[in-house]
Amino acid sequence: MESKIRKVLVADDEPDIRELLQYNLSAAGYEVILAQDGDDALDKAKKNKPDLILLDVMMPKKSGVEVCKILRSQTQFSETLIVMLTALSDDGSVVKGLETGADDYIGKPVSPKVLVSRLQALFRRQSKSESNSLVAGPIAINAEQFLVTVEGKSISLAKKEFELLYLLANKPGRVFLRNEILTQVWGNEVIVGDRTIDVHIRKIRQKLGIDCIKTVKGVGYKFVL
Amino acid sequence: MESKIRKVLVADDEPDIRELLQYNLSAAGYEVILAQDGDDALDKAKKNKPDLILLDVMMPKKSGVEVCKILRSQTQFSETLIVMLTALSDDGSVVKGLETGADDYIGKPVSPKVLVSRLQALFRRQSKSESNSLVAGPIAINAEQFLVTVEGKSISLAKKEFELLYLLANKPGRVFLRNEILTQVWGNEVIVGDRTIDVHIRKIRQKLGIDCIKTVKGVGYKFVL
DNA sequence: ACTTAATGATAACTTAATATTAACGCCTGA
DNA sequence: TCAGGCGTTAATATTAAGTTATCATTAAGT
Repeated sequence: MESKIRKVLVADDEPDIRELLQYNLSAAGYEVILAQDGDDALDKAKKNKPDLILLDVMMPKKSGVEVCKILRSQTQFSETLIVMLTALSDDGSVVKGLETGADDYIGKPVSPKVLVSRLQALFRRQSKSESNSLVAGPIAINAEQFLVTVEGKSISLAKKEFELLYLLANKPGRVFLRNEILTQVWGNEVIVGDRTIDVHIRKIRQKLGIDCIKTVKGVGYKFVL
Repeated sequence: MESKIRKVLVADDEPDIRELLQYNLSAAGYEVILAQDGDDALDKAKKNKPDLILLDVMMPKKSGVEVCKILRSQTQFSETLIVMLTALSDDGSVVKGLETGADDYIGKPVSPKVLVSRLQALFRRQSKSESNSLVAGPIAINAEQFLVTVEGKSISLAKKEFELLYLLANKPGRVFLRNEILTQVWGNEVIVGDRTIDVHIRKIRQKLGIDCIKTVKGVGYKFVL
């Protein structure tokens, strides 16, 4: 099930790198547009409306940072993914990368393989960003912040508790067999007793203070409101 | 143990919309306060001191425009972000909204996704306008000078310490996996042990003297106040 | 209502993860 | 070159998460 082809704009002043990236991104199934300096990047961004923009920090005309700022100030590009490429030798690469409002920044050198997988992760995150944080009644679950709020109040769950709740809440009403829960949360190899699940369920119920996990006796549990 | 989450006050007279917004903003990690009319909004703004106020234009008691004017006339709210929600049918509402000193206005209906990203953009812009120095409570981080001050006192951090703190502090509340931290601060190729992160975290905590980095066991670390 | 199987609750226990401390090299600036 | 800060690691302590044992309670079938 292939979705539409993603367009990636690559802005770097070094021809070698442009070529390298173009080759690898094309091979990974992206449509690639190239730009060789900051102004060129801005220009081609407007024309082609790419899904993601890879910006080298050090470029003629306008630096990647400047380009990023300009793009971000426009509503048109407020949703577009922007990734900065920074040389690690630069002092404070973290600082530079974060200041711009980019969605991610990657230190050079980077193997094409790593780069592609980082981009894929970003696209994945973006498409999930709606379901990444899910809402059911007074309960909101934010996976990014590892945070659950009930009626506005934030509640801290332990890792397993969170994973369990997240599993159930993702498909409200659906009953999860104990076996399913075990393989999903604990994995195939781990063997734990049945009571372990109960205890975690209990802790979740306790912490949330809301009766949202229903027991289906002899079968499993389900999330309902 | 209260974490520093951005508070958003939502003022709208339609229960359905209040509910919709509450759910989606909660899911995005905001703490949400609800108000159902103009007076209620003013009241709750004073009590809760939200970071951002979402005002429907058409409300009983006092209109969003009136509320906005009143808020803006008080020093307490001079810095607070105010966003007007206007029905597109209202002619000239855009003009009115902006005239009153709102930071942004959004036409209804709006998809929750778009709304959230608009708010995020506003917060981003706000924190940037304070130059590239980042302020969170008693902690101020100046990336330009590699300088951190706590309650006015300047503290000297080593480079790695600084980068690590800066990374976390830039997205308050967001959990950073140990892997993320490694690639962001140390780069793609470098391999260092897990304990290294711990030690740096410890040094930061020690030097700052404030408990602002919370560990999420089995997951990573996050910056909160 | 009785019996039984399944789950709830609690506390004791085990394990995994992180905190802490100190030590070791490395580089840098006096 | 030598002192001292920095980054890393190793070793150990501490803490929180996760698990299990036990007993109480509940629900379904008879």
